[in-house]
Amino acid sequence: MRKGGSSFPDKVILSRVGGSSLDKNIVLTSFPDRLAANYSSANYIQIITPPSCATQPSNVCVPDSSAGCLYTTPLQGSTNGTGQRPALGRPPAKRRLELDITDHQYSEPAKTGRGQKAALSLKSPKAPKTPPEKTRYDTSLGLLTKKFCQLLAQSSDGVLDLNQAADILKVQKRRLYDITNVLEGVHLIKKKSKNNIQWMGCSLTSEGGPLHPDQSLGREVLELTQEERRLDELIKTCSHSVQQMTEELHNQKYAYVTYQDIRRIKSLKDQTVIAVKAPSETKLEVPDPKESLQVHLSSSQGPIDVFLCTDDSPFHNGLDVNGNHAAFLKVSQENGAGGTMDSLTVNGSSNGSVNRNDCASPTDASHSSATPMSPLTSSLSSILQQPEDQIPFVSLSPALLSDDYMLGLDDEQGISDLFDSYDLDTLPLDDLLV
Amino acid sequence: MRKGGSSFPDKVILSRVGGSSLDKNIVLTSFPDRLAANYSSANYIQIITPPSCATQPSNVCVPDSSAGCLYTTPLQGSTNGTGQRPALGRPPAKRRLELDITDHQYSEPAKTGRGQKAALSLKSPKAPKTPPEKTRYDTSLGLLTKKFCQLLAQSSDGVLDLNQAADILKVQKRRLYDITNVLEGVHLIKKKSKNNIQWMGCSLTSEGGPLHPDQSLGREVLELTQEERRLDELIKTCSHSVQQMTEELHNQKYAYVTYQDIRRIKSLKDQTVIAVKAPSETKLEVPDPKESLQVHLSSSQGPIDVFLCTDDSPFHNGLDVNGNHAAFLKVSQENGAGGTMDSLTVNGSSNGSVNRNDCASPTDASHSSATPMSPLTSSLSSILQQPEDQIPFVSLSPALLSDDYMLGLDDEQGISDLFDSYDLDTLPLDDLLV
DNA sequence: AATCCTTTCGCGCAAGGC
DNA sequence: GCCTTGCGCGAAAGGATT
Repeated sequence: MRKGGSSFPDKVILSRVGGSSLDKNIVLTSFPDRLAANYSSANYIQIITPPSCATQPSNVCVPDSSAGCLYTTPLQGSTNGTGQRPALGRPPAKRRLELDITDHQYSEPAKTGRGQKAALSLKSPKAPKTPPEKTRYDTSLGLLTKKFCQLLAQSSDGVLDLNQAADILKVQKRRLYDITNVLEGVHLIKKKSKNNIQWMGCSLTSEGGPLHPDQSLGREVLELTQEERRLDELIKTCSHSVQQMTEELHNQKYAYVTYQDIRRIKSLKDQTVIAVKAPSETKLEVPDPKESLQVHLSSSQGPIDVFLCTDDSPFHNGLDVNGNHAAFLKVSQENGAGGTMDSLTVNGSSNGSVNRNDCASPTDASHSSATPMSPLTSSLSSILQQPEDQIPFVSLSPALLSDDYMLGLDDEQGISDLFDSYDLDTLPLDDLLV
Repeated sequence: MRKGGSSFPDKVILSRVGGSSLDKNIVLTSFPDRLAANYSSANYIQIITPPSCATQPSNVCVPDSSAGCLYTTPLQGSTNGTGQRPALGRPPAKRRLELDITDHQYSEPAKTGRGQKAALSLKSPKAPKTPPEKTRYDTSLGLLTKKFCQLLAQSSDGVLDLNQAADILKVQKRRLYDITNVLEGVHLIKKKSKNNIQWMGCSLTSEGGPLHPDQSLGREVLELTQEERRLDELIKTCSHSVQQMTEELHNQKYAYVTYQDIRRIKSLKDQTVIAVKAPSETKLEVPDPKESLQVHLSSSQGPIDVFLCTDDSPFHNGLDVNGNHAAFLKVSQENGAGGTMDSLTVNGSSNGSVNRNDCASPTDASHSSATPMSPLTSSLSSILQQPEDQIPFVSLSPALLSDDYMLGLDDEQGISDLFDSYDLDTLPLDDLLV
């Protein structure tokens, strides 16, 4: 259909006509004559509608007064000075140092606060009329701050000269100091040099200038607090999900881990893996490897099962406290006061590469032709009655509460690495970083 | 497996041992004995590692002095008052209104600024020794702002009582007003009620309270700029995708629209729909429906085809410039200087409901047993040779550039409504709003 | 280091607004 | 009355000059 004839239209317009609302129309698609750029000029369809239904421009529009009319009074009405003002809003503001005897309009109220500590006579409470008296609101720090920010936004590099600002905003420089000091305290601003400050922006709206992530101490604390709260929420959610999943009777039969599952974890590739099954209060102690290659486990609530999963031999590499098996694995059991104390020493060739693993979920395992590792523990024998070739490694107990997570990670890993199987990436948290 | 025996361990630990890095271990899962809360005390496994590899606590830690020692001087050293001070940092700060004659240490400098405008004698420049003189910096607005923020972070709900704050920070309330006013100007804070302000935080760390997106003007401009850029990016991406899809030869055979497709668009339900197929420069003019129910189309690059799709009769409702057909549809063709001018008037019963439509994609159409509407235009006859019952409505031309979109939407609709089929929801943009 | 000038800004009075 | 806050004095801090 490549330009079969000059009569080939190249746009399709769907015009919906519902009753009298003729002005509502839809152009489904429209497109030029493509690649073969025959028409050098842009081709497009113009839709001309009556003014009444002019489509809202999707342009950004700044709500408050935009640059240029900085002196509007957004929230409050104008004043009613001596009587001829709209009368809405606040009553007239009196006292104003500058309007001493001279009543020249718009007298630069202050310049740099320099030599103008002269007049201060007896504040004439009622100035004639013209002098645009400002309400208290008009000169408020809050409003001034807004104006100041606008000004700041104006400059592309985010740098602003205070004298200039004071001039434009027609305020004493003193007031700007109030603003800059506070903003600096929140690290939204930075003193660049004498009379010059620079906008830093909040960590996300960075732009213009050295975007050091906002590090105001106060802000940081706040943000971290927020973050913490969010994480708490996430943890709660995750815990809940897991609990739900585990409680669900339908899932019970999948609640186990096979040797395959473990071996499939990429980050454990070529590693000597020891699986420990123990009561929750069990203590796992790992002394500095420089001293001795040992792991101490102690439990007072029940027995500890230890399994060794090597990479090569898929069968019968399991070991437990009762039937230790491998040469380099020594498992001893001592009986302490009110508990057992096991200690074992391991040895193996290492390999440091750690990728984000694709830890196979238990459910996943049901599809694999598992080459199981049979646990030799007697206490597990009951679970061993599993269909087909899936001999479970160990089964999971249902509930999983937040404070039961205990993690040990590589240096390169973060907490998120433990949550791979929960697909943390789809949770809102990460999306915050765009 | 519901508590089959007391020998049932309730945790599984996977200990990875890579070479000598014994301290690197992973606990795959760990969970307590669930629902049947037999153990009232918390169950968990402790991992004890040597100090050298102590895991960084994931807790929030306040960098600056945390509450309680608010009077440290983070950036500057302390003063060297009369001589016995550390001598580093700034020279001694003199003047301090409160330290008149009495030199009682830590005299509450101010309370609420109430009745304490008494002493102010002749600032005794050198106070004996003990009075912890403060440098100008110590009492600076900037520092105070930081402290203030810390305090704010302390409260979980982000609400802070000013009197309380003034009390804790040992400053006149007046100073806090300076801070709150400015912060309010930047919308980091909100006046909640008399004596109470609330933290709003930057738009992303929202939480706790009505999270009005931060609307400081300066901030807003910056954020909108970002947003604009992001949208530009999205548009570019979308355009590119569409172009790719259209150019892909494999997709060519699906590049058409059937009568079914159009009728399937929910928002067009019970509407009189007119499809227009015209060159891209075609002008579509819709006068105010109050004046006349007319649509004017004009093209100078090629013929215009107009199709009427009514809801009921699936067959032969198509119309084009040459063979007009329906009573209420008048299509006239005039020959202007270098173009054609068509004008048509339509009439129909309306229906206002507009839902987010599920505009069927062209590809989708291949599965439908379409009841096609055959276009009567001669120029289209070539495309009519389609397999089976799928008589295409009109075929698409490949390229589709961004400025070739021309949209006409209902008032209730937004631009996104046009992008439904691209599943804009899965794009990062929306995720920003958590 | 003494002097002077400029910039920064603590501070609290008193006006404004309930 | 109380809370809020504009306002500007005057001192401190930071150069610049000699």
